[in-house]
Amino acid sequence: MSPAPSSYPSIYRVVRRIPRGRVATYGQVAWLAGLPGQARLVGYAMHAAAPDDLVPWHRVVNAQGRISARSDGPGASVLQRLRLEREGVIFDAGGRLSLERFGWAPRAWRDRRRAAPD
DNA sequence: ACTGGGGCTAACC
DNA sequence: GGGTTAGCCCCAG
Repeated sequence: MSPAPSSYPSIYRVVRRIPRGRVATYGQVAWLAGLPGQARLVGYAMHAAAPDDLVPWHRVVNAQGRISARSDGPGASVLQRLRLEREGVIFDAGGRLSLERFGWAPRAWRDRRRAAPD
């Protein structure tokens, strides 16, 4: 078994802060976790997240407001959308949600152009 | 050590 | 709006 990278806990910590009915993008989570530019790592971290980690992985979508396809198959993607809809998130006909409406924007993220998190 | 691909993204065309 | 390219770095063979 490959050992989980030490960056996973910080990623999970950020994802756990996403409120119900809100979503964050992979790149956003990476940035907030102090790992700018490593959106892909977040994808791996979500894949590796166990139920015991209590991580709301379904609240993480890609930068287009869409649910990314899995290598495992469509099962988890469907579950993700159902969970989000259950939290009040609305998808359009194209399977896309409004990041303007449902995107999670904490102050650190809104002010990101000024400085990176320490 | 090397290679091909991945739950991504921004910058291009 | 879509397709391609390059950069990110982790993962499985």
